[in-house]
Amino acid sequence: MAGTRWLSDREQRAWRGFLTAYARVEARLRRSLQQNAGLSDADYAVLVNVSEAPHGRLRIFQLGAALDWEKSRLSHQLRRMEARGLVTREGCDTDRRGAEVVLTRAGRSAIRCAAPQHVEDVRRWFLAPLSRAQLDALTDITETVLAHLDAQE
Amino acid sequence: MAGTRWLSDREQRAWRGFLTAYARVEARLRRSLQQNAGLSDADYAVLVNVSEAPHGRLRIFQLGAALDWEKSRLSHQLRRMEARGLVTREGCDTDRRGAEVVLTRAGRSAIRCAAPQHVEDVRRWFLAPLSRAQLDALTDITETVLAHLDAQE
DNA sequence: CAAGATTGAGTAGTCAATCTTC
DNA sequence: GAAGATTGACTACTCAATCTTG
Repeated sequence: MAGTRWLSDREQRAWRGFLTAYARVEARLRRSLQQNAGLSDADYAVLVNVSEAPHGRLRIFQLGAALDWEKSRLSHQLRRMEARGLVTREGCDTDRRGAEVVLTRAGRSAIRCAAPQHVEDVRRWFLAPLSRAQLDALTDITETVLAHLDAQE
Repeated sequence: MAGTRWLSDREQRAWRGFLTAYARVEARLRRSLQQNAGLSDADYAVLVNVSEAPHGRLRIFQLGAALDWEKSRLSHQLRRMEARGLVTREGCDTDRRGAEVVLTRAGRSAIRCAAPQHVEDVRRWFLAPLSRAQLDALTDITETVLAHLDAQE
């Protein structure tokens, strides 16, 4: 392994900074969400996506694509959320293999209650210190990385 | 909740882009590391930190601080790694409450084997498409966020 | 056989409680 | 009592296998 091209200091700083910033921000948001609303990040992501969908219902595979989750992860997640009364799963009329996720009244209530605090948390712990230029630079960077990943297959 | 200041489109793009980019890159790196070296991200992080320490040994609480992990997480992680023969835990001479982590021969071998491919993966899936300016902008952004988090307590 | 979805086993991380030494 | 570290119970994610319908 003599020919390995290691990361330069510049590259290390950027990469480790990215990892660390994500981990630290995620930890704060997770604790706040859990304490204030009794929801995990995963719960929140599911509730947001379903509540934003056309009629408050979404095919499971579409939700999986939106979240970019493994299908088994989503299936386990929905089972736990259904057990807690946040969503229901209903069979699909047009394709009998499929199913739809629908928010329950409690699910709608949970996301309505959780969202304002969560948005405030995202501001406080992530967006607040960033200038307009930094914000746009970040969007540019993440979209560059995502486009490059997609282009690789 | 009428007074909630929701995220603007600009803010949403930056924030969701950050989350998505992290998740997608992390997923690729995790699979590659697992398949090529049989290591998890967590294993890799521990091995890197201990191997970079002065004499290849590190107090557990210092490792915890470097990783910014909960102490119970680290304890579980070290127990599993010790069971697999990657590290050992040794009592500390100067403070009998404490312990040190030391890499085994197998642990040193594992990180030596895993590192070149991992560095290449980080390049391929994250650094490659970024310009010098983007790289520095990212460092600036993540350090701004981290400094702001630290300043909040 | 492929697509949509679920299941079970194994591994990981969190929280609260605990133990020992400072 | 606080710091360093461990444990146990619980929840969550991954991988491979499975089931059903297209």
